[in-house]
Amino acid sequence: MKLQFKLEETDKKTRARLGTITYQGKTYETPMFMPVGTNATVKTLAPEELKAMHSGIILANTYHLWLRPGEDIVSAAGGLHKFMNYDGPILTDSGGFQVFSLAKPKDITEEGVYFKNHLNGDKLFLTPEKSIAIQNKLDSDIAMSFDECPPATADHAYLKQSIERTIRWAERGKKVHSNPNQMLFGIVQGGPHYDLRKYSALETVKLDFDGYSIGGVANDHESKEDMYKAFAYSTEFLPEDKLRYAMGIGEPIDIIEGVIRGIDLFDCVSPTRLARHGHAHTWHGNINVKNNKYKDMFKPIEEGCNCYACKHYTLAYIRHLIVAKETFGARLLSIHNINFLYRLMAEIRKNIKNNTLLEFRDQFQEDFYGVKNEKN
RNA sequence: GCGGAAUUGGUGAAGUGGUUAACACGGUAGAUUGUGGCUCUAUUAUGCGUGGGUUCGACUCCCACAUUUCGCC
Repeated sequence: MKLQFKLEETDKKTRARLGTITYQGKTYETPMFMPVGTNATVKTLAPEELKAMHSGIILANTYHLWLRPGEDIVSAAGGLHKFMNYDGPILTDSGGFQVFSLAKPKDITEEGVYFKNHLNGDKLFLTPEKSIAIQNKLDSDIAMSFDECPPATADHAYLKQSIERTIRWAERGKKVHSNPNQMLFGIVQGGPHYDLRKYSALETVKLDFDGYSIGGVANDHESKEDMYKAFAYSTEFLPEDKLRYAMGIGEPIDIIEGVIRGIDLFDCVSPTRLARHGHAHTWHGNINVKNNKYKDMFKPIEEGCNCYACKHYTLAYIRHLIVAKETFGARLLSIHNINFLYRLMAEIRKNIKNNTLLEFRDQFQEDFYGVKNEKN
């Protein structure tokens, strides 16, 4: 049975939305943050640890699972849920981002994309049909269309022809999509340009997907302003009753600004990657746990935090683990950071309910970044 | 006791009689947004075992001493 989305409430002052996702008899609230588990595992964490934090959707990656262990193995295991022992909803990325990160522009053709296998250097070819077929077999709950993810600062002419091709790819993918229990999302591109986002959104909506993603953001050191434009210019043309997902967005302030512009779903590698590099989110900004000043700090990462790491371990101990490159340190910080983003989402939802989202944004900006939000 | 070799930062070390002593690791900071547990950036010895001497100028040459190490008795 397909995952169900219901729009519950729309904020009066902003475009923010409250919604519910129903899946396998359980209900999850949106806006939601989705941790990334590229290789069918949220790095260092057991599914039980995620569920203890009331996790919702998690991500896996088509490209990586295609190469290893291969979609047939996952299928033989009974699908991604059984293979990785996660019974919550799972979303798979299409491999489109790997077009951006691993292929050269000249290797992108109308038919598909040539990749260099990052594991052994083999030449690979991925098409929209292939990406959807792999995702059908992986049996995720939400599949992504195969798109090109051009840099946000690419020129208008390049973006235009890229979008047109991405729309043709979306149509081709939809045509072969054959898993009745799986949603399929289209992806809106167009950099920070109003006309391109509008065109991309309207054309993608015409194809009638189960939900819509906003891609091509936070991939080119573009300005925050351009990123937020990309959000707003996309959601303006998307249907109210469908999920909207900003791909790859995970910096706390960007999530809040995305929600304000009508986005429901966010995913990012940042909580787990920052954890592996020794950084922790706190309500007063990110801290670098490796800093010498924490070596004898026998207190939790953040007082009052309800996560497993903060309830049982001190900053001094976690610092020691990170400095000694012990994986338990990365695990504790991953738990803390994901839990932080889950708490952030809960705060966002609460403030939408209370009609105080903009005030929350300003206060958060001040607390987290130590700077008052400059209002223009 | 005699003879040889060595002595450069937290570590391993390169180096030349002449501006700011290479490089690597480590340390200290920073970066990281649809994940290659990768990586990148900045910074880190006012000093070359100690004391003399030669020289315009010594970490580099000479002498003594100390320490380490190898060989011989």
